[in-house]
Amino acid sequence: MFALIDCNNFFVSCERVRHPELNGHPVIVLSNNDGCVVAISNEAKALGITRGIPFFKIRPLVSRYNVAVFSGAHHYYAKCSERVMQSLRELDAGLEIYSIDEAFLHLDDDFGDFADYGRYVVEKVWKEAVIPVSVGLAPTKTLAKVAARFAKKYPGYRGACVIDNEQKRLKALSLTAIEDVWGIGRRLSRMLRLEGINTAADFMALDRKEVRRLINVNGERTWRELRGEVCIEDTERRAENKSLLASRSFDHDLHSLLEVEQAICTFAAIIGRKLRAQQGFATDLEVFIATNRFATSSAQYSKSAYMHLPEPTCFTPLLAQYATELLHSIYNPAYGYKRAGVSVRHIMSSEARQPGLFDDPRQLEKRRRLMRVTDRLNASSPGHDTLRIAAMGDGLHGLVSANFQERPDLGEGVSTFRSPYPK
DNA sequence: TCTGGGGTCCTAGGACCC
DNA sequence: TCTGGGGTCCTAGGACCC
Repeated sequence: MFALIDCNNFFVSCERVRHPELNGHPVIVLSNNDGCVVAISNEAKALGITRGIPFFKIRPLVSRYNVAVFSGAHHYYAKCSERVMQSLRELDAGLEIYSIDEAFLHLDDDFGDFADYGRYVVEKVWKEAVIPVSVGLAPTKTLAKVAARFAKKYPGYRGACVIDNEQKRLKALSLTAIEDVWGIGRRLSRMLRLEGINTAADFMALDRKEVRRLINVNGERTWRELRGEVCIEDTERRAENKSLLASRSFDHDLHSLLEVEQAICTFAAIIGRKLRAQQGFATDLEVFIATNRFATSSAQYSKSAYMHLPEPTCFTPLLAQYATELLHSIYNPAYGYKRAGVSVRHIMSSEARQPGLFDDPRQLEKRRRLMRVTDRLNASSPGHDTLRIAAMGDGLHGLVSANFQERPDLGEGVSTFRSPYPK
C-alpha cells in the first residue's frame, strides 16, 4: 500500500504558520511579479478565486472581501516543507518526497488499520509542523492520489481516505472526473471527453489498445495504475537535475540591449550557482527571449538559440559570456521584451566529466576556488548576488517586483487585518 | 495597465552510421 | 527497371506534473 501525504493549500498554510490570525480568513499567494494566483485558501476558493487566474482580474474581489494577499516567499515555504518532511521521515515508512508539498509512504499490506494510521499522520504533522495535510491510501500511487482528493474534499474522512477493495475502487473512480486523474491534464481530458470518456471509471474500462491509440505509454501506465497494477515506482526527484532553467517575466518590457544582457547574465549566474550546488557541469546552453504574448495587438517575436559548449562548465563568467553571444545572435532591437531565460541541458556529474586535452589544471582550480568563495559569500544574501559579475548590472532589481511582502504590521487579528492591496 | 517558474518524458522526423 | 534493415543522436514540439 502507498500513502500519499498532500499538504492542503500549501503556500497559504505556510503563511498561516506565521500569521495564525489568518485562519478562517480568505488568503491567496501570488506568483513572480505578483502576476497570477498560485495558492488559495478554502475561504478564497469560496469567493470564486481560482488557481492560475491573473491577479488584476480579481482585484475587486480582493478589495471587497479584504482578502489577505502575499507575494510568494519560496525560501520560507521550502523551510516549512522540510519541517513536514522531517515529521514524516520519523515514521520510518519509506518516505519518498515527490514535491515541495507531497510525499509517499510505503506500507506493508498487512499493516493494520490504514484509515487510523492516516489520521495519526495528519495529527502528527499538524502538531509538529502546523501544516494541515490530507492522506490517501491505496495499492497504487495513482489510486492514492484519487483517495487523497476524497480525503481533502469530504470532512467526513477526517483527513484520511482508503481505497483497499474492488468495491471502493470502482465507486471512487466513477466519482472522479477524468481531468482529476493524475497524469491526465487539460488537453488529454478534453480529447477524452470528446470520445465520451468522462470519468476515471470510463477510462479504466477502455481496452488497452484503445488507450495506446488515444494517448501513449504514459496513458497506458495511468490506465494500469487505475486498475490496481503498480507501474509508477520511483517518483523521487533525483538530487541532480537533468536540466536547469532560470527565467522571468519582467514587470515592464525591456527595450535596451543592455537591460536584456544584464537579465541574461543574471540568469546565467543563477544557473551556475545551481550547477555547482549539485556538482554538475553543463554541456549545452540555450537562451530565449520573447515579447509579451498577451499583447496580441502588437507584433510578436519569440526566438531561442542553442549551443553545444566547447567544454562542460559551471563557471559563471563563462556561462554568462556564451549566453551573451547567443543573445546577440537572436536579439532584434525592433521589439521590447517581456520574458527571457537561460537553460542548460545534459548536465554531467563531476566524475563523468572528461578533461579537455588542453585544459590548464591551474586555471580550472582557480575558477573552482573563485566560485567557491562567491557561493559562500552569497549563500546568506537575499538575492544570492552580493558578489556578482559586472555584466549583471543590478541583477533583477527594478525588472521584477513583489509588492505584497510580509509586513510586520499585519499581525493584529482578523478584525483589524487590512489587505496590503491599495484601494 | 495588470497574465509564473521549473521540471520530466514522449514522439516524430531528419541526419548519419554500419 | 529493380534500392534493406536496424540503430543512435539531435531538435522541435507537445504533453504532463508541482
